[in-house]
Amino acid sequence: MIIGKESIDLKLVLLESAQCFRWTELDGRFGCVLNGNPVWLTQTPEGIDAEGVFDVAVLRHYLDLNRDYREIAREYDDIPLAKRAIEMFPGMRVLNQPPWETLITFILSANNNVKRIRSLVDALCRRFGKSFRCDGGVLWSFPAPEQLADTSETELRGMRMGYRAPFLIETARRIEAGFPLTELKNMSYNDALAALTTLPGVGDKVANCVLLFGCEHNSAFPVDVWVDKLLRSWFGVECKGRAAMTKEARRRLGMNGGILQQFLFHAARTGAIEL
DNA sequence: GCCCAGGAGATGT
DNA sequence: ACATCTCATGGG
Repeated sequence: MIIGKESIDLKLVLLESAQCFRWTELDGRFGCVLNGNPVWLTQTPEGIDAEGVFDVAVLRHYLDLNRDYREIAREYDDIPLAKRAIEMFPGMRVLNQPPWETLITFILSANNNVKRIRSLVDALCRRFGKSFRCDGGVLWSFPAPEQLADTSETELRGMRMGYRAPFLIETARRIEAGFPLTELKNMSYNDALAALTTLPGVGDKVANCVLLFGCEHNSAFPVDVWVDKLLRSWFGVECKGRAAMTKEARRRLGMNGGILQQFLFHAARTGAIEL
């Protein structure tokens, strides 16, 4: 059924935008297991078509279809570079992912490239997730905290997780021990950031990614190598460390700075804008 | 071989 | 508080 006619480029957002590393493409359809249910999405002239088991409201929220991105662009009328970046990718959306998946996948993202992050996430799901067969394709759910908490560093290193292996296990154990993952979205940005950065493998950058992509903190502003270069060359920001860059970018770019950040990141990473 | 990728943690000053 | 090193891995 059609779940929306809003502007969204599924391939761009689900496969190429580097905010989510879980979706697979199979002859024009995009599949993933969300909330334990397999879903296939297709881009059609009538809108976004969804098949499988899903709740329309939940799916629309996941895809961030309820947000007016033209309104966000308008907030940056006085910052032409920002406005231009948003208007450059009309199909881009900032997903609202489950915090647990966002946390683990971005721990894996540290000092890593998108292709390999996707491959590592896929390996985790195939090893620890549940399989769903539908229409010739097989989809895998994301492992539960308990499953990562109970595995061994040796096994994860054998799956090429490298030095991030102990981070995954220890963080999973912290979640099992009661870390308030689902409360982060109700906490202040500063409190949520402070809580997240107590987790092993979670520094300032990864924490901002979790807050932005998994906790609806739209002011969270991850600064990676690309955004760092872009902030310096476009905006003339002169800060020493990445945490200081985040603080300055948040001060300048406001409550929806994180949404903007996704557009800036994509523009920089794909070379759409010269740095 | 070297450098890089949506960095973080440990150590030294 | 800040700079520097090391940590796996695969691709260019």
